[in-house]
Amino acid sequence: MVVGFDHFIEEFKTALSANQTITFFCHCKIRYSGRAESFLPIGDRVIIIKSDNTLLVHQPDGNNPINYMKPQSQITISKKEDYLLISSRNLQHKDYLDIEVQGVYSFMSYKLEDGQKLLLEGSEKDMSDMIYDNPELISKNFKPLSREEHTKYGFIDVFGHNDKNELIIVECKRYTASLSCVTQLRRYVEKIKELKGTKKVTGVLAAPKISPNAKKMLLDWKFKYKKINPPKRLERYNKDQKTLGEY
Amino acid sequence: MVVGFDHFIEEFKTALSANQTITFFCHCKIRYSGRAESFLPIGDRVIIIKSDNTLLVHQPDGNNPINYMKPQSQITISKKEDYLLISSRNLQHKDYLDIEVQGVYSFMSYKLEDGQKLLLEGSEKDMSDMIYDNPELISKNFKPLSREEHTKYGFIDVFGHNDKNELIIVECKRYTASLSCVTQLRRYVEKIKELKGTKKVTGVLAAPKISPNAKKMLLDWKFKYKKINPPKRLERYNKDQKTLGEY
DNA sequence: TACTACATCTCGCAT
DNA sequence: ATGCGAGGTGTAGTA
Repeated sequence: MVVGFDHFIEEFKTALSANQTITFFCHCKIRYSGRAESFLPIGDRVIIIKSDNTLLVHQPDGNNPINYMKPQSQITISKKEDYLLISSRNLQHKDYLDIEVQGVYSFMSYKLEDGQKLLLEGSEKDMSDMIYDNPELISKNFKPLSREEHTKYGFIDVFGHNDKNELIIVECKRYTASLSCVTQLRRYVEKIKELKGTKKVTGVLAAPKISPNAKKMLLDWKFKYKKINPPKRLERYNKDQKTLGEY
Repeated sequence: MVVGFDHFIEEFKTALSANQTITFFCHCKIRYSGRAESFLPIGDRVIIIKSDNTLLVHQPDGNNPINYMKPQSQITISKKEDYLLISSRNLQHKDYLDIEVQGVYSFMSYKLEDGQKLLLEGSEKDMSDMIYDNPELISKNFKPLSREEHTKYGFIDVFGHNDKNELIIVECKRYTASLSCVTQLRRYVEKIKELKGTKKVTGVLAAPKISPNAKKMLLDWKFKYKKINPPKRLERYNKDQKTLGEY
């Protein structure tokens, strides 16, 4: 044990009440109960507690936290016979997390100030905007009428018609389209057929790639696939490739 | 600035080459390019680098990392005129992340040892197991034949028949069933009808709750809804309700 | 609040 | 490697 329990409790409580962000390395067991039940046997982890009482437990490998508690949870610490108990409870979500800390290797806390939002380009919304602004990507006769239609019609990415006034529904995916993408499109097409009382509705799936099964189902339903790359994808990679190619 | 750049670089490089887990608080800007493009303006964050070179950037609030890089990325650090540049590249995923560190508040690193896996109960698999072992939850005539049945159009949670040898397909959801759950079930039912050459196939959606639109679509397709709570759900909460927080 | 669909989704499993 | 679906999914947007 590198950090003494008494000293740790002191620091922890002070940081917690000051809404500092806390991180520490420790040797611990973890129990969770809520939407499911879980237990993580003894091992070394890094714990993060944020100013909004979000709690994250990370193992030394992997992307995702192995355990976590949502913001606005209550956090308490108490000393037991031979370990520290850190408890987090979220009564709203009915979530309970207990960390049995058997040793603390290192502790750190600081009041972090950050009000910034991430500026992100390349989402599915950007892709449907691109198609709306460049309808020839779908077909030379495609006339878009609306995008991101959030009505009882369904949430249709791009909605329009061709030069024969036949309706066209476009569903965008920024990754390989699978079976569920086809059923999603199918649901919209059927809803529009029902609402507009017409059978002349074409479904178009716009994606960089489509799986073989999805392609088969798409064709079974007389829908169309249009290979379209989402905007802003791999921009730097493509630039790098170009630069390398110049040498 | 609490930690000097030169000292930080030294510590950082040592920890990185020793595959220690690193966390530090800093004032920084972040750029990402890969599957999308993002920029996060200047602010305070906690950075975590794991032994497998996973990199996480967390703001002082919220559950999810605001930026991240997957395991097995290359990480480098270099000193610029008035900032530190931490670069992470993943050529396999074509991902690029740059952190422009303008100040370091606190730094910590340690070699964490952990080979444990999470033991989790209450997943959808547990729910389909429960139904398989207790078929009367679906109906008194239900005879399950298989679980996790793989078909070309997806895999079926519980598959069986009633006492008239009519096929029954059960799709389990551990949360509120929505439209997409109904289309998923519908896809399986249609595929089984085609494969078995029969029209007598019943789809059953087993979930604790179902949305109104999903319920309507379900009934339109002559499927059945069965209210079933997933196992282990809120075990501690329910116990607490009984024992008034004895735990 | 409930419902819907996206996500730099991630992850595991099976082909 | 790819396809498919679950996730203690989380998160945003809308009615």
